[in-house]
Amino acid sequence: MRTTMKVTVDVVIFTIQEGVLKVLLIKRAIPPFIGQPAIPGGFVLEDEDLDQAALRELREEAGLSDVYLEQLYSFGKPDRDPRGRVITVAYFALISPDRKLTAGSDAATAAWHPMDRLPPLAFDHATILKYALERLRNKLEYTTVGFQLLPEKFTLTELQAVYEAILGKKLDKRNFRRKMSVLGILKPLREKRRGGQRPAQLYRFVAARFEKLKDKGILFPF
Amino acid sequence: MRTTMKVTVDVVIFTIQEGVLKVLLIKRAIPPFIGQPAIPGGFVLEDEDLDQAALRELREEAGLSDVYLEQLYSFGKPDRDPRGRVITVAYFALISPDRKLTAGSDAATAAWHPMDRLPPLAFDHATILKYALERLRNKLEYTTVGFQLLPEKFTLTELQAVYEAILGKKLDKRNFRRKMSVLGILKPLREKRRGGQRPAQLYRFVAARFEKLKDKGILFPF
DNA sequence: TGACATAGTGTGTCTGTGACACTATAGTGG
DNA sequence: CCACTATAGTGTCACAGACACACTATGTCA
Repeated sequence: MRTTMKVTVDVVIFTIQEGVLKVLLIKRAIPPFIGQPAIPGGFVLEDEDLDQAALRELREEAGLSDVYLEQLYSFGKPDRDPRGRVITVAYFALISPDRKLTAGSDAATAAWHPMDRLPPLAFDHATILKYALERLRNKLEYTTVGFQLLPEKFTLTELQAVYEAILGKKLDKRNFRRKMSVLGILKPLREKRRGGQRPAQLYRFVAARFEKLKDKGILFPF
Repeated sequence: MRTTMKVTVDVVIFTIQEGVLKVLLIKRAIPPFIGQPAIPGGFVLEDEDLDQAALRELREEAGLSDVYLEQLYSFGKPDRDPRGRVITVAYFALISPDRKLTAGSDAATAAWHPMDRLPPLAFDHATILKYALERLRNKLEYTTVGFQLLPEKFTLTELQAVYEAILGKKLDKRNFRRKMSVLGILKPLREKRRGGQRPAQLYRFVAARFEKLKDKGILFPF
């Protein structure tokens, strides 16, 4: 009774690169599963909340702070860690592709992997990733998490590409734009993105307007 | 580092009685918070999965088995338990009102409380309950959890009452019936509920048909 | 047997969704 | 400088689901 256990947090970190959804994996430096790719994570310390532990891991393992972070699910099969009884509280984080991974303790071994074509993962991390992807897809439909995967300024085409990458299907350009327009949560800037052919209008996400929609129970249909 | 902690599961058990949503609370028999109402729960044992622990608590504290159970969220503020560091993985369960609580170890002290007018709760259990209610409301809109709160045979009026009790608002009778009818997940039985005035048609939930709807991405709008 | 209580039923309007193709604008290179 | 090219941007129609709304049907009970 009153068995004590170790508790870890594992953080699934998503981003979009070249139009594909990617996840940050580290190469394990210590046993078990040494050399194998894994979701970044670590033990929860004595005096920190779970969320704090996840934020710390983000900072330590990827040099990231100020990111979208949300608790995902807790996993606790007795044999999920060969070292003994370890419960893990999984989180998922979203970062924009313009964020650079700065050197954290294990940053050298951290790399982005496309969500299709994943390598075999340590522990039950494949299960966790599958769960995270499902959650991300669901969240996309009734929240604004999509914006978290873009820089502050973005074009509608870029925004649509994020949705398509995550949902894994093409969306109609006109319908997509109409919905965004109706929601009124995008503010056009006095600026255009040049470099392609025809320059594109840049937008910024206006969180305040979204809060009002939430209160009214209006969701995001895609 | 590698601090060990105690891990508990707490199970928020909902039911509907007399048309109101109720939650099962026990009176704590031991410190801390002795004598105060709390969500039933207990420590996760060395060799059991989190889900198993939640099922065991359901059995031990309320004499219930074979119920709808789902992991809710994990709570881990360092000071949430005065005895020391305790992480809790919260679950929520739904049971039909015809289920009797059989004598478990603490069954004598377990009682149903209406979700409006809750007493002050031990630990951070008020937070957990609030979270559970929110989740239940959301789930109601895109799953069939509503049926878990009714006996196997039920009338449409009873089903509607469940939705109204949880959502906290009146629904239109004709619209409600039309939606259920379109979904085709209810099978009318060759039986009526007598005792009121005009006898009412009894129905049974047909899970198989719902699975097909899920595959097509059809949800539950209310 | 009549009053009462609860069960059960249909329509019209509005709003949101999905399918669909062309014009506008700047860049690039001959 | 002009033609070609690549990407941005724009409107309509048909259909389905959602909501508002009021009366009839059937059994019970006094």
